[in-house]
Amino acid sequence: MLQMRRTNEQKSATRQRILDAAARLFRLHGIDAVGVDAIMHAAGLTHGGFYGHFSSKEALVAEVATASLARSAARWAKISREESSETARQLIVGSYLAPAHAAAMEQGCMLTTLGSDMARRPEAKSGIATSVRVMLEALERCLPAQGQRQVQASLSTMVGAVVLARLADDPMLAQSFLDAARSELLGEAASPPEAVGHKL
Amino acid sequence: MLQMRRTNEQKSATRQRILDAAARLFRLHGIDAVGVDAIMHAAGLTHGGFYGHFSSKEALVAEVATASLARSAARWAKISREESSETARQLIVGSYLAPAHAAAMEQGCMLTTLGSDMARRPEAKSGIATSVRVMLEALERCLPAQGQRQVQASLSTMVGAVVLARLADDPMLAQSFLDAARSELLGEAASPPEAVGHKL
DNA sequence: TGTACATCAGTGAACGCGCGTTCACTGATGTAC
DNA sequence: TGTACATCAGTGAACGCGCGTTCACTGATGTAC
Repeated sequence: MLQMRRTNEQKSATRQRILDAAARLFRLHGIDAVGVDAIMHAAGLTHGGFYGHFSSKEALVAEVATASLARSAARWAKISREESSETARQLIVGSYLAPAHAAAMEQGCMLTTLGSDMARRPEAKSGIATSVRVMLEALERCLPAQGQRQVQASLSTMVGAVVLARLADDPMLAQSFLDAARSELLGEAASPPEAVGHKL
Repeated sequence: MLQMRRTNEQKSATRQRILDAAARLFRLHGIDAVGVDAIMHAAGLTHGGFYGHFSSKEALVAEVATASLARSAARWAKISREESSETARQLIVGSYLAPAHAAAMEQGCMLTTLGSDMARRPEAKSGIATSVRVMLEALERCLPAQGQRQVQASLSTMVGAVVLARLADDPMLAQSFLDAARSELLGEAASPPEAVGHKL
């Protein structure tokens, strides 16, 4: 019975591997373009075992969306509470608008990598909205003298800038969307020479 | 030979019907979720005829993305040239941030309905970027005292606000993203009682 | 400690289905005389 | 004007394929005695 717990822990570790693989592949190729088979293979398993962990692909999608964005939101909340507002601003806004974030679609914020997709999946929306509210609170804590309304506009700018940067065919145009948003939100002229690495 | 032209016109009208049906269905359900069969049926045809008009589904996708956004861009350009900057601002920014636009996904701006999808389809990106540039020029003409950089941030805000409004589970949260962006860009407090209908 | 049994996470063959694409055809329309 | 023929947009059956899902199974691990 005590050993059973170790087995359960192993199973939930496997489950987490599936979730991580799915989060990565969905962002990289789009949800519909990634099959259960590909996800399980990326997690080092065979496809049949999938239904021991999730009731359907759609259930996985909802959980990936919720969990993945919740992790970002928790990170923002932590930073905004523990760091000075200037440092927090740099870590949150700065890394969101860093070229590294726009480039690394496979680990980019779900609002930008799957935003338009998720709008069509009602089962994922409540989880997403909860995290969005947490992200707004975090931003409100670290953006100087901004009310709720301005903070919402700021998050919109961040999301839109990353989406537009990824749509640009020309790297200069992509960069200029990020720079424009950064200068609007942080008052900086351009991205720093060494951009802060983006974590989720 | 002269009558042939009438036939050709009919064929290109059919082609346009296919493009329109695809543009609508892709936005509504996502590209991968809509089959050639469904598109042709929506255009009043059977699936086999598709390949008389397009070489592949992927070719259709690229053309839909390009043509659909080009139409929006042309409309913005026209408005920004023919109307006073205040009227143009209302027509472009105001209707983009109107609840009707967020609600009508099937005819919403492609940057918001298929933005994250299109980032994964390199063949569509150059057409999209061209239209984005035209849209930036139109915005620069009608937003007061904004340089290129601020205009890019403004377009980012518009795109992000519509994406976030569609992701919200609560209509109040959705509305507040639109209002926040509107007040940021137009200096208005809230959406007017009768929102201007959004055209593409 | 050693042996027989139970559990259950993961395997892999199989299913029905809808996809993108092909192709032989049909039948309305336009041309030739 | 009337008839025979050519064109070609659109039809619909058929294809191979990969999808999501099911299920009988295996074999490693944990339990009972």
